[in-house]
Amino acid sequence: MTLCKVPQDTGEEKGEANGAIRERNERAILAAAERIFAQHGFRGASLQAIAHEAGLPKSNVLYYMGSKRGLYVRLLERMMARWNALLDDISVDDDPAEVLESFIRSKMQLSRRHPEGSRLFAAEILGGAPFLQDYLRGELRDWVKARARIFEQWSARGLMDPVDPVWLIFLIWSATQHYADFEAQVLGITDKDALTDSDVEAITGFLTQVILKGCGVTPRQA
Amino acid sequence: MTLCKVPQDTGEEKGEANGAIRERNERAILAAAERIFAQHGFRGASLQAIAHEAGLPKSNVLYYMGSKRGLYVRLLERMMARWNALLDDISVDDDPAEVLESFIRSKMQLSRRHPEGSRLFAAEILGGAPFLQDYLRGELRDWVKARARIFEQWSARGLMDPVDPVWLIFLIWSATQHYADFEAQVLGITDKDALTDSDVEAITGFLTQVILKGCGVTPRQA
DNA sequence: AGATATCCTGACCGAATGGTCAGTAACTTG
DNA sequence: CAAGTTACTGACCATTCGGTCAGGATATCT
Repeated sequence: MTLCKVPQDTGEEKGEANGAIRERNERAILAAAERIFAQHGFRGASLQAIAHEAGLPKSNVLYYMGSKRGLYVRLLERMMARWNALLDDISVDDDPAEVLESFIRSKMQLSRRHPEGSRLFAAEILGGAPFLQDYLRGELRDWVKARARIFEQWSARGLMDPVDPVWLIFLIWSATQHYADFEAQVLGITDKDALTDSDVEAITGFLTQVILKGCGVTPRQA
Repeated sequence: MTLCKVPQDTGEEKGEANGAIRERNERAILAAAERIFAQHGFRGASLQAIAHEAGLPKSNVLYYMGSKRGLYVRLLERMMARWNALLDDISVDDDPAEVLESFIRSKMQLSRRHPEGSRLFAAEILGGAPFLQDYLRGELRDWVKARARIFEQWSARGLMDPVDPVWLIFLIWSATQHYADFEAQVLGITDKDALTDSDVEAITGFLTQVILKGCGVTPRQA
């Protein structure tokens, strides 16, 4: 198994060596749009608000991005790319504890590193995933199926309890994503201004401990 | 401990015995608005769309609800009331397994019975909870604190592992809410049109099993 | 039946929406 | 420096937004 690498986000989206100005402005627009779309969803976000957030006139946003729709799908694609970057292959011979822990940890890091992107994705799904149907029913479904098969084999080998692998994946997704998507709730209840790195580390440890034990996976080396 | 009762939703919001027409139309509008707000968030939803969904002219919606804002907060309040209805008191002397299972089960039922309300709430939190700050930092925080204290005492008595009680509550919330909020993702990946009652029952059992075991809670009678 | 309160809605309002475009400014390269 | 590309933007457009209102339709009650 190749360890999940959460790549340092260099920001280099695509080559496009030319156009330093274009690069800088596009980056500003994308960052601003991610925040606004995450906060208000596709329909609720306005180009005016995005432009203001980016510190540019509205016309300039359209000059670079063409249309609201185009900007939105570009953001979704960027987030899916980040996601795909940590979807590594695993095999039946890997250690379940190691795989599950690295799964939880990398997913947690992704949500933490890109909270707005995470919320953008959540808003898209909440609204019925109008732009992501194909991705869900295609790539992502296949990936889940492949993982599920391996979990089942682990169960058969007695390396973990015979739990439904798909629901286990959903459990991990929901638990990790929660801290980005419901950040306002988490902060409001815990009375904090932000989650610190050590908070996140503690939560990751908690989730790893509970989920592994809950599935009957013996930590480290079977 | 009083078992969590998920009340049959009779729909009787408040008395208002008079005005049968008003009652009927308000109900239709609230149901329609819940769908639209859940799908598009507060800003993204339009009164036109809500009116169309309810089969009424836009003016009629405003006649009954006064304003978009008022309609929205009324829906939020209705959802919080449903939520509060299953926030029962527990004591240190209750059986942890029983409490946790009933907690998971009733939360799951709430999300299933009111998926649009659940998504409406999720969208509100996603957008930074502009209308629910007070609720989160008040009532809900107190409720979480009270529960957390009891979980800690259980841990001290050796009835469960010494896990952080607040993160345990968040884990249960996220895992149960996921099936309503991310329904589009769940259905897309599992290739289903809808989750059946037996699906939900199986998921509830799965979550109960994993979470209880993961926290070192021995099922049924310590 | 008549009076009264409730119900209903098309027309309208100013503001904001996503998007176009013509024209200008600023770089880059020969 | 001149030509050419890229960057920029204010003015404008049709449409939709939340909300108002006058006035008619309908129900309810004595």
